[in-house]
Amino acid sequence: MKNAPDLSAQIAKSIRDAIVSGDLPVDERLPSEAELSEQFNVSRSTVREALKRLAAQSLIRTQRGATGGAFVNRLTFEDAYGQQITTSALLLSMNTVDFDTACEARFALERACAPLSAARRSADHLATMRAEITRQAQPGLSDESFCASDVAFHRALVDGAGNPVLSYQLAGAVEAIEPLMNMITFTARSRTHIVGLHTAIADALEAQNASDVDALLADLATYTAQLGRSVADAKKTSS
Amino acid sequence: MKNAPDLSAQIAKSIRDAIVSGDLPVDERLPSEAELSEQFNVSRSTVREALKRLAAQSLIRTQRGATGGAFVNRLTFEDAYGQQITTSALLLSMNTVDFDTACEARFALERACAPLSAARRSADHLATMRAEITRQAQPGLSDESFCASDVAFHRALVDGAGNPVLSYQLAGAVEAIEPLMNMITFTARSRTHIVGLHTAIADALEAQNASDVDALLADLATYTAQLGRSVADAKKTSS
DNA sequence: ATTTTTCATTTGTCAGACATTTAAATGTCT
DNA sequence: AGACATTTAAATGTCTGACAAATGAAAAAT
Repeated sequence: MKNAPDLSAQIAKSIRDAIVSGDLPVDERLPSEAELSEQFNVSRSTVREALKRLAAQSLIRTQRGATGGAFVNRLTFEDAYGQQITTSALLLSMNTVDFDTACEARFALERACAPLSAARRSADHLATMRAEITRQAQPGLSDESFCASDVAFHRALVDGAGNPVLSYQLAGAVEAIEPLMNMITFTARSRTHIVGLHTAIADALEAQNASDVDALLADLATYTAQLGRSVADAKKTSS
Repeated sequence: MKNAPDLSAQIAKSIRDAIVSGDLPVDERLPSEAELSEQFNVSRSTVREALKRLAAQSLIRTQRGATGGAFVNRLTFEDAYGQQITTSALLLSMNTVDFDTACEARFALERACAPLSAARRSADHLATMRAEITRQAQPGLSDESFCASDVAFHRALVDGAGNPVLSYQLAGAVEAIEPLMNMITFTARSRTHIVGLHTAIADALEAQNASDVDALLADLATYTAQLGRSVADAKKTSS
């Protein structure tokens, strides 16, 4: 078994290691493509393929022109957030993950934020949640919009913890798992019931009552799991 | 302000969208580079750069030879796990994240797993944890090895929940934040104290006592946060 | 001193060639 | 007919050389 990765992959790894190890600091300019091709003894195309790999991971950015080149990119929370959502969504769509597993993970993670959010949520977060609840109660709302609003509500809850690392780590749970679950359960769910729980959650957060928030999230988890089961049963009997 | 992305980026996005939307199912073979360059009306090099971008995200794999080509790759939990760790590590190293924030996020997430792990941990997980504890108690162990063993211990705890989605979501917390914290605190920490807590955690998991596990993790969080503060203070006074 | 022009540098794109890998097709021998 | 060796076609991997386009800095003109 030969395991010789492409030259472009090797070069990408070499540069990536230099970035990860801090050898190449943020905003440092990499040698030009011509110089890199000399250093690595490969053609410019091969270097370019390596650089594109790094660009795809937001590790570098490139600029044209005289003083241009490839620069080490500061990975922002926003960049990482987006990547996480894409990856999580793909992971769920490409692998057979049963509803219960996804549901369990999502609520376990969200409940981890609850005490922090109860302690620290700002007026801004509360306002966002109230606004989304109002939207969710509107009768004409499409399923897509309801789902988007649902995500925004839970995102506000998570962000309320005021911990960007936590918000980042939960990106997949809130913005990938949540829509997946919405897609499965939207036929069976009661918007009224969900809005009721959301309202109670917002109230408890406003009162900074962590244990109530936790209990209400547990209720929401139970309800969602029930919905999943009922949809699965309905599918089974019909087939 | 013009915002015209490179052709290779556009083409990568186009193909990526087709994959994410399910238009290109897993293991589907993409058209050959020659065909793609005709379809998109660009040169082969440009197509190749686009494909390398996708390969960097593990969205496709390529195979040489007669029946070769680019195939839609099934994103495995393992792939995603690795990506998450790299991204998390970079995010932390490139942004000013204070110790408390990272510590808080890590333990909030790990404590979310505790009840599930207490309920479901297998004998295998317990054995792994015991083995790592034994290693951690050995006197000659290097700091790097102690850290690696620490990560392995916590990973076993998380995996004990038996929820692959949860394990994936926690990859960054365990394998990126944890080493970061070890790197900061290794001068001040008491291995004996940590081994004691680990032992107690393993005991509680074996007894399936979820609330004890939670309390012990809270202790560990407190101790770690204390270490962080004392190291920060020491640095301040010496400078 | 300010504006304009020129220019060198660097990335982006293209075209064509050859090397390498791989599996299928073909040929050959038993 | 079956087993083995050889050829071949298709595909990716790599290289070379060229030109286009952007861009900042230096040079020139005003």
